[in-house]
This record gives sequence, structure tokens and C-alpha cells, in this order.
Amino acid sequence: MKTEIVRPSDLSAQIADAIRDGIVGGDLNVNQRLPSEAELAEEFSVSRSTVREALKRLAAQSLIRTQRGASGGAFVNRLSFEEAYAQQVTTSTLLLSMNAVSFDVACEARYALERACAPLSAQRRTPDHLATMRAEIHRQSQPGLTDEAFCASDVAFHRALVDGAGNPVLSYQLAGAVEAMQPLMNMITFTARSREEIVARHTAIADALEGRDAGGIDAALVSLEAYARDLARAVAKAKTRARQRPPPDRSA
Amino acid sequence: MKTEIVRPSDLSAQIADAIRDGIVGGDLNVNQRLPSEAELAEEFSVSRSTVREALKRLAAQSLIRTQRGASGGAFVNRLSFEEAYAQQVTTSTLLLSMNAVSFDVACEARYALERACAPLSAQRRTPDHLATMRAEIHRQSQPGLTDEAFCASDVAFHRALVDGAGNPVLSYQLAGAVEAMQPLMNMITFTARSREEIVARHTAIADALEGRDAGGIDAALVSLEAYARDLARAVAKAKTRARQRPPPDRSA
DNA sequence: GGTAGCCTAATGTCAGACATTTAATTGTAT
DNA sequence: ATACAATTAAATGTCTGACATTAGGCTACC
Repeated sequence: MKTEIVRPSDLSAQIADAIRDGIVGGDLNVNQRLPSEAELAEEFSVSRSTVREALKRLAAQSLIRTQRGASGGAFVNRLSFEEAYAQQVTTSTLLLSMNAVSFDVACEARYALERACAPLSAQRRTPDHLATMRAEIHRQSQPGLTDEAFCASDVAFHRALVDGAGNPVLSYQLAGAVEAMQPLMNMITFTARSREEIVARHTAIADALEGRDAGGIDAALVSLEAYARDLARAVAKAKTRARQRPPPDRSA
Repeated sequence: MKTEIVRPSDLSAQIADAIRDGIVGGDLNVNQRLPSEAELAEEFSVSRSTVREALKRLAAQSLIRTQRGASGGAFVNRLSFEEAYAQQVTTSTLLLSMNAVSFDVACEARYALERACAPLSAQRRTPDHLATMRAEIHRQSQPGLTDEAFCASDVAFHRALVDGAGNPVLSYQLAGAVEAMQPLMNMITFTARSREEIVARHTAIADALEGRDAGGIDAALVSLEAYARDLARAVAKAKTRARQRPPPDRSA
């Protein structure tokens, strides 16, 4: 019985796995220098190119960083929350777009996660978090704001709410989920009327957070989720109508 | 004013970014074939090795897959939940271990997220989910179980709870968080007594889920979290004592 | 008509060379 | 002795050309 189906090809993937195991398993510590490419090539009995391809794979996952010059080389990278966060956003965004995840499913996941940190945020939020949220609400009320800027402000608002929980792991997980939703959210073009509705709910959230009222935040988030789904449904219906009766030819 | 700090070096990273933008931006569709390495080399005016390094970077993120032989090449990969999940586990695990995230912080994040899907799971769980959980509880009660097997069963139990919500996005996010916690959980060696306590709480969760009692699940999860943190505190205290008075020399 | 064998295009691997970067060393003048 | 400039060495980054391997398609033969 075989323990593992080892494809003899893809040497660079095998070498990358071997080094990754060393990092994950703790044989290689943070900031420790790997052997030089030439040494690794000899160690694994492959050419330098193959080693380089393996190292690039690891670099793509932010597991190592490289430095040129004397006393340069590949070093085990301390994975920062920022790097992990950036990767997660890319992955989550693609996951949603490529698998045709419906707006409802993504929206449900997002608000379920966000509501999870509402009680913590109610306990621990600082005046800074509150000030950020108020500022974003103010920005969202400006009439001249573009749709893109409105969405970005929306993300910043929710980000502040999540950060208020004071738990970096939670922030990392949630910020990815919220930001990955953005392309889907952008499909909802916001009318002046819907912006008002959203701002009202944001204000309710901020007020509840100011009063450290966890239940109030939760209720406002539930309401916001319901409203977002209503909007999406309306947009979807409008699209269906438009497809049945296509818009007039504007080539003239 | 510069729009971007373009390091002239690291051509392979630039090319990888260019192709990644094409994929994320929708210029390249799923299962579409990229130009051959030779063609890409000419297009970007670099050598084939550089192109290959760029492609390996993308392959490391599961953005492309490659096939050898005639009519082979690099194809845009449909990112599956499984692949994304595996990547997230690796990333999250490293993030926790490399940044010295405390057990309390990680634990809080995990249970906050898990409680987020309890109401959904109460609504939608199928008999299958319940059966899985009961089976895992039964396994956890076996006296001969190793610590590793107990932890694995614990993960499977919670995974079933999360899957019960019937939202793949939620499952993807949460499973990563739960599994990334495993190394930290493993640091708590489970005594027979603590296993009993955990099984009791798992049973409470399963019972509440069977009765579709969201509040009951939530309460049991809160209790489980508190117990896990108590255990961790006890282990930490024991370690401190051991360091102050090292264990007797066992070389004899 | 089916099958075996060749053909071809593509990735996988290798070897060697040169370019570039950067820290350390050496040399020199003050 | 110190400050500064030039050299050196070690490492990654890039290029070139070659060969190995794979796998789909085509052809020729039975």
C-alpha cells in the first residue's frame, strides 16, 4: 500500500513542500537563513533553476523573503497580519467570483461573522473606533460621493466596528470576508434613497456602540443585512426585466 | 509623483502580478489557456526561466494549473473551496504560531466565530450533521483514544456544527479558524477528567441542536470556551511551577 | 476499421554563463 | 587612528541553449 501518490515530476513542488514542512514544523525559525540556492541544489540533487522555482512558490505565500548581495539569501519570513490579510482577500474574492456564490449566501456569511464580534466591540471599543465610524458616516452623507468611494467608506466603517473588538485574529478573519464582498456589493448601484437608509442604520450601530448596547448593534446589523438583501433582490429583478425587454439602441 | 514604487528587479514578481490582475480582473476566464511559456517570454521580453518562476508563483496560490504534453500549458484554475480552505489553514496556523498569539485571543476569536453560525445551524442542520456529531461524541468517550485522535475528533465535531449552517462561505472561513487552533489546543494535554467535561458540553450542544434551540447551543459554546480557557490557564500555571522547580534528573 | 508507432508541441530539468546587488575588506590619505 | 574610497566576494537575478518527458494527434500498416 502506498502512503502517498508521489508524482515523479514537479520536483520544485516537492522541494517547496519539504521546506514548507520545515517552516511549519518549527525546524526553521523566523528570520533564519536558508542555505544558498547552490547549497540547496546540491542537497536535493537538482539544478539551481529547480530550487529557484521552489523558492518562488514559497515567496508567493510570504513564507520566505529574499535579499540580494553578500550575506543575502532566503530568510524565513514572519508572517504579518497585513500579509495574511492581503492574501485572504485575494483568495476569498476569487473564491466568490469563480464559484458563482450568490449574493445571499455571501451576505449571510458576512453579517453572521460581523454580528459575532458585536458584543466584544460593545465591551472594548475605544473612542477612536467610535470617532472613525462617525467620520465615515459623515462622509457617506456627502451628496457628491461616488459609488466607489461610498463602498470604500462602508468597508472602513465595518472595519472599525470589527477592530473595536480588540482581537487581531478576529479582525484578520472578518476583514477578509467583508472586503471580499466588495465586488458583489458594487453590483448594487446605490441610489440617494438607499444611501439614506444605509446611513440611518450605520448611525444606529454607532449609537448602540457608544452606549455599549450589544443588543442594539445586533438588531441594527440584522436590519442592515435584510436591507442589503432587499436591494440585491430589486437589482436582480430589474436586470431580468431589462433582459426581457432590451434597452433602446443608442448607436444613433 | 510616482504611482508605484517599481523595483526594477524581481521581474518574475511583476509578471506574476500582471497575470494575476488578468485573472482577478476577469480578462482571463476559468479554464482558459494562457499562452505558452515561450510566447509569454516573448510578450514580456524576458527569458523562459523568468516566466516559469512567475507561473510557479501563481501555481503556489492555486490560480493556475499546468499540463504537460501536446495541447498542454497553463490554465486558469477554478479555485475550489477545498484548495482555498487548505491554504487558509496553513496561513492561519503560521500566523498564530509566528506572532505568538495567546491562547486566550485565539480561543476568543474561534468561539466568537463559531457562535455566529449556531443560530443558522439550529435552523438548517440535517439529521446527517447530527449523526456525525453523535458519532464523534461517542468516539471521544472511548477510554483508549490518543490525545491526537481526541483533538481530531474535536475538530470534526465542530466542523459538523459549522457545516450545519449550510453556508459554504461560512464553513470555509470557520473551518480554517478552528483547524488553525489545533496546534494550540494540542498544548493542552487532556486528562480523563477534562475529557469528560468536554464530552458533556458537546452532548449539550448536540442536544440543543437536535431541539433546534439556538440559545442552548450558544450557552453550551460559552461554557465550552470558558472551560478551555480554564484548562489553558491551569496548564500555563503548571509550566511556570515546573520551570521554577525543574523535574528530577531522570538520566539514572 | 483498429491498432501500433511516429510526430510534434508543450512543460520539466539541467548546465553554464553573465549581470547586479550588497556587505565586508582592504587600502590610502588626512 | 580615523574617515573615506576602491576592491573583493558571495549571493540572488537573468539569460541562453540544450535535452528529457509527456501526451495528444496523425499516419501507416495489418
